[in-house]
Amino acid sequence: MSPRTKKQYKEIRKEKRAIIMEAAVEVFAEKTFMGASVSMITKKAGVSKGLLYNYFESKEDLLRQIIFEGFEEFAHVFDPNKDGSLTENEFKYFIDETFRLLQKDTYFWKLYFSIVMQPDVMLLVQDKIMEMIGPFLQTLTEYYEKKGVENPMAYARLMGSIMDGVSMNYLVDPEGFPVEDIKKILIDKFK
Amino acid sequence: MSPRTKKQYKEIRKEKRAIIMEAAVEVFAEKTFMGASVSMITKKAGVSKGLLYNYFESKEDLLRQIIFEGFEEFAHVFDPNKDGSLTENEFKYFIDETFRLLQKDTYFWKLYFSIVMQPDVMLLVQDKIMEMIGPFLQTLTEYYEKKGVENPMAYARLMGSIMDGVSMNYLVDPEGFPVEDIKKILIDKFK
Amino acid sequence: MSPRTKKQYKEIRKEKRAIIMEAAVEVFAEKTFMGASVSMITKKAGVSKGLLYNYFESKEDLLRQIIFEGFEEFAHVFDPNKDGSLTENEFKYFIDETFRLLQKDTYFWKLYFSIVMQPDVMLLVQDKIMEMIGPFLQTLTEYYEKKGVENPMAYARLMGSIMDGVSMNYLVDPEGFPVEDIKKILIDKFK
Amino acid sequence: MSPRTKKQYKEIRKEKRAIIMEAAVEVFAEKTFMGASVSMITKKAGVSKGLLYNYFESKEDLLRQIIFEGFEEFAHVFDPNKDGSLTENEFKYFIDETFRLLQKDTYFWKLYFSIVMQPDVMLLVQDKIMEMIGPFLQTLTEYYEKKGVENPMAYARLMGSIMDGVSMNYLVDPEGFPVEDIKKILIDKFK
DNA sequence: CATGAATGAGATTTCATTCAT
DNA sequence: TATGAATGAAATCTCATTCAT
Repeated sequence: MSPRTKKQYKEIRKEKRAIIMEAAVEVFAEKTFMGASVSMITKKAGVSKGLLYNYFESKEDLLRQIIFEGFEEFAHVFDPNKDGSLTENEFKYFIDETFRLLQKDTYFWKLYFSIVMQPDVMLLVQDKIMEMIGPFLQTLTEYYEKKGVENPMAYARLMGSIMDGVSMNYLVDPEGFPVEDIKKILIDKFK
Repeated sequence: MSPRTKKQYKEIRKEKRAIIMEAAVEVFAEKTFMGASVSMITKKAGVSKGLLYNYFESKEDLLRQIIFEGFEEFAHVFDPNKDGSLTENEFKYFIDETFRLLQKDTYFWKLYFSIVMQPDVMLLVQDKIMEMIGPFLQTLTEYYEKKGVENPMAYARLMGSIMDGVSMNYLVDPEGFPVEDIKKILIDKFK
Repeated sequence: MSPRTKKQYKEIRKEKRAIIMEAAVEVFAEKTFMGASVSMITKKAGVSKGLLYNYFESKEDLLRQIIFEGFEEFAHVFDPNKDGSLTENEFKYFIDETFRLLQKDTYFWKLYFSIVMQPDVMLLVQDKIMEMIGPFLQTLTEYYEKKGVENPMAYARLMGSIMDGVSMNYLVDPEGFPVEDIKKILIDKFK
Repeated sequence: MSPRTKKQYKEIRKEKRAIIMEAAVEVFAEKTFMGASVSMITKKAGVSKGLLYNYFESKEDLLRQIIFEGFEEFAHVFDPNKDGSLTENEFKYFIDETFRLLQKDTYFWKLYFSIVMQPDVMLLVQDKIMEMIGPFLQTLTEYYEKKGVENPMAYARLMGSIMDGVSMNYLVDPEGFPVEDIKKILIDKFK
């Protein structure tokens, strides 16, 4: 298939489905999945309630599709070569990119982290998330293996946890969070 | 027959209150604050719905009291000397104690982390949480100041974020999380 | 039976039953029968909820007893001779006494007028109230008969209605109500 | 199929709103505001409980709207010239119209008088009611001023009170109330 | 494709009343 | 006689979802 032109993309985004999803990410992020009502979303999207159910089977389905599409983009950031291996430069790039995405897709990541600790909701998207995180940890583990650390798996798990914690704290208080300093420390200690 | 003494009533209230709160922590942790219904809680506690309101003004009040009392204990763990200053040994102790508490009060900490990313809910307990985290970061900052690092505040913020991320990942998958290895790495790199 | 001494009366009033009834009149007057909760009443009375049910079968019974005893006193005011006939002087006295009672037993009369338009609640006390109002209208009718007006029954009904309306308006805004002027007009026009 | 037009929706809303309000006036009048439940109202209106909240923000809002719209009509009856001044003929017309409205909108006026002595409920509609009664008393005062009575304000207050009392007694027992005779006496004594 | 009125289950909360002590 | 913890029915209100148009 030939790649879509920019104009086509813009049209797709402007589609009702995209409009609803964009509104939903915001409302979900601000109110959480359970706290957000379908009415809030359709009101923000400027469409009728009925229309939402033309595009999505349910509120849960809407969440699922948001998470699925959101993670697609993230997949391209980490290990862009797709060769499953990581250079030291790519490691730095990964940290930079993480913060860039947090900034760009703030609502999405707020939503993501609001879901992580909610077993019932997490269940809806767990498969997709595991699908992302598995290779991510795998690649990190290999990275630390190559560096010759004693327990590369623990390093990888720790690094993943750190990025979670750092992301959350950044999202909660972006102004007060010393991003650049922390990036430097992380690269210094974990590259 | 003469009524129960004041002391007897007090005892009854203390015990029932504890029973309800214990049930509530579990249900909140599993379903989140918004997803948990008062019915679920009272059913698990084995009391009538009405009784909950004899002990707590509202569902929100119940949450607040759980968070307040849960944090009181945590306050004693970090910087046990209460002198606002931290030795290297105390730093290690703090990391050990963190995991001990995560294990002991799993439900409470699951609840806590499920709240952090929910602005509306966070609002209910923000004051108490800030009251805890402020001094915590302050002490950590001074710790890194004394160690002579370049930007102690960033170190402290990072360390706080790391403990958040590590705790969350541990809570989601306690079996698979390499606690001991990670403790070692953390102490090695951040003590 | 010999009349009770003052001390005995005081003791009776101080009895729990009286204490509860006094608290109840206030709360009923301020919150209406349906809006007042048993808890409010017992709290104001400084007794336990259980005790109320020692003295009164139900909230409804409590209201009934309040209304019954309240009207006993009123019975003595109107037509104090009990001869069923009214002089012009007694008519004036009746109007004076009405306002005196409104002032003395404000809560009771507020309660009374809050009940009048509530069929369900009125049902509880209707018998007693009819028992009072019947003779009252009868006496008034005879009064106007003797004065030779064309339709004495209508005069009596009107006079009763007027006293209702005047009482209500006085109770709602005692400060702003021109009591003395209105008394004068009433006596002038209807004596 | 294409959705209904805006106009069609507006029509539906207008009609359903009226149906609910009519049911509500009846139930409020019979049970009082506090004694009436939303269930009773929606059952009588033949709609679901949820629908009421599509049209009114709350039970209180429903009451407010009923009172507001009910008083609008009354405003046209009294002083129909809107010139703030009253002729003797208009005075008679006003008394006639009062009874006509009591007959036509019995439920509404029962509701109104059931509210007057309930401070908590009165609060909800006080503004609107004051807005009506203020000018009413003002006009009456001027009327009696022009007639040269000694204390026109007292006359006005009395006349207002009388209409309250008469209306209440008529509403409680319309059959037994000698309307025509009483009208005559009132006009005779207070025109 | 699009609307929004309508439903009904379920949420939080209140409260008259009971009862063990 | 007196207490207040406890109950359960019912109240107000919310909201995901359906459906006639």
